[in-house]
Amino acid sequence: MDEPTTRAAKRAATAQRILEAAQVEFGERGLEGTTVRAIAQRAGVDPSLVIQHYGSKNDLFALAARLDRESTDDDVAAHLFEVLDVRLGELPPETRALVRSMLTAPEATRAMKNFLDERVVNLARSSDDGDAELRAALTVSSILGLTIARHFLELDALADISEPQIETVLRPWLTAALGDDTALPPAPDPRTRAEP
Amino acid sequence: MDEPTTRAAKRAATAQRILEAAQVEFGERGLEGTTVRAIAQRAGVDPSLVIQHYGSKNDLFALAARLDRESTDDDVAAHLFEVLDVRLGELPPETRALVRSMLTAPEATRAMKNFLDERVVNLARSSDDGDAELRAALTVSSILGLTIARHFLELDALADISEPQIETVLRPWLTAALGDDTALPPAPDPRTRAEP
DNA sequence: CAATTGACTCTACAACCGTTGAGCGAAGCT
DNA sequence: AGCTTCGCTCAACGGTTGTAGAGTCAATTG
Repeated sequence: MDEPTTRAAKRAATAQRILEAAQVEFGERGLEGTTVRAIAQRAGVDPSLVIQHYGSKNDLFALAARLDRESTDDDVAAHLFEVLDVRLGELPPETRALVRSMLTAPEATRAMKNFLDERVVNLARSSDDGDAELRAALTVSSILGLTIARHFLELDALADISEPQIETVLRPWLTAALGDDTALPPAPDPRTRAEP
Repeated sequence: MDEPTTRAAKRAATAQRILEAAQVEFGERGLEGTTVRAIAQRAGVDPSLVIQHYGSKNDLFALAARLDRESTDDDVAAHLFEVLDVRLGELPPETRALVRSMLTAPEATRAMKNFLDERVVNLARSSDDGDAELRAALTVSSILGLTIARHFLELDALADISEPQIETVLRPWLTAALGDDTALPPAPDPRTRAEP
C-alpha cells in the first residue's frame, strides 16, 4: 500500500491496477462482455489510458488471462494437487478470466485446449495402460467440469464442500479414474499457496 | 422439402428457418458474439424480419437455447442415458447454443444451473447415502466437463472415442461415482434417438 | 528557475450494433 | 376485377464500442 514516488514507479503501479481491474472484469463478464470503459472505471482511469498501456483490448486480455502459459513439465502429482487445492478456495483471477471466455473467445478456447491437452499427456504417461490417455482425459475434464459447476454455475450441491468430504468422496473417486497404480498427492495443506 | 403454398405456412417456414439459423450462430459464437444480421444472412432474410418474428435478439435466444426447459421428472436412469447417448454423436443445436453461452450470458447461466441442480437431486434421491448429493453433483459436473472438453474444446484424447471404450472405461467409472446400489442403464442403443 | 519530458485526460471519430417505421408487391378475399 | 391483408425489404436512427490524436499539468532535468 506504499505510494509510489518516482514517475516510472507510479506508471507501473497504474499499469498494474489496470491489469487487475481487467482480470476482474474479464473474469466476470468475459472478453466480449467487458468494455474498455468498464476496466478504466474500475481502475479509476481514462479509457484511452488502458489502450496506451496495453495496445488493444485483445492484447490486454491475452495478458490478463495468461494466454501464453508456459508448458510446465513438472510431475503429474503437483499439477493435480495444485488444481485440487485451488478449487477449495477462490480461483485466481487470471484463471477466472480464461475459463469465463473459454467458450466464446477463440483465443481463449485455443489456450485452454492446449493447456488441458498437455495435462492429459502428462497424466497419461505415468501409466502404461492402453486406455491411459482416455482415463487421463476423463480426469482432467472432470476437474474442469467441477470447477465450472462450482465457481461459475454455483451448483447448490457444491456450494460448500468441506475438506473431509473432499477426502472421503472426491479423492478416492479421482484415484479410481486414474487407476490404482497412479498415486495422487497427499492431503492438501491449506497454508501453502502457489504464487504467480 | 415441400414448398409451402398458403401464406401462413410460408411465414411459419421462414420463422423456422430463422430459428434454426439462430441456433447455429448462437451455438458457434454465443449470445453476444452473434449478430442479428448474421442470423438473417444465414436464413437468407432481412435483419429486421428476425426482430419482427421474435421480438428481440434475447427473446430469440431464449427460444433457440430452450431457456425454459420443463423439469422432466422421469427416472434417473433415462436422464443419464440420454446424456451419454447424445454425447457420442453431435450435440443438438439448442444444447450447443445453451452450453456455448453458459459462461457469459446470465440467462444461460441461470438456465444451466437450474437444469443441473434438478438433475443432481434426481440422481441423489435414489440413494440414501449421506454424501449422495455430492456424489450426484460430481457425476453431473463430470458429464458437463466431458461434453465441453469433447464438443467445444475438442481435446485430442477425446476426439474419437469408440463405443467399446465407452463401455470399458467411462461407464464403470460413472457407476463407481454413483455408488454400487445405483444402476446405470444398459448399453445405449444407437437406433433410438430422442426427438424434441 | 526555466525547459522538457511524459503520465494522464479530453474530445472525437468511424464502425457496428439492435431495433423501428415506412413502403412495396404479391397473395387472399368478396 | 378491385380492395385488402400482410410477409418482407429498405433506409435510417440512436446508442455503444474500440481506438487515435491533441492537449494539460505536474514531475524531472539542466
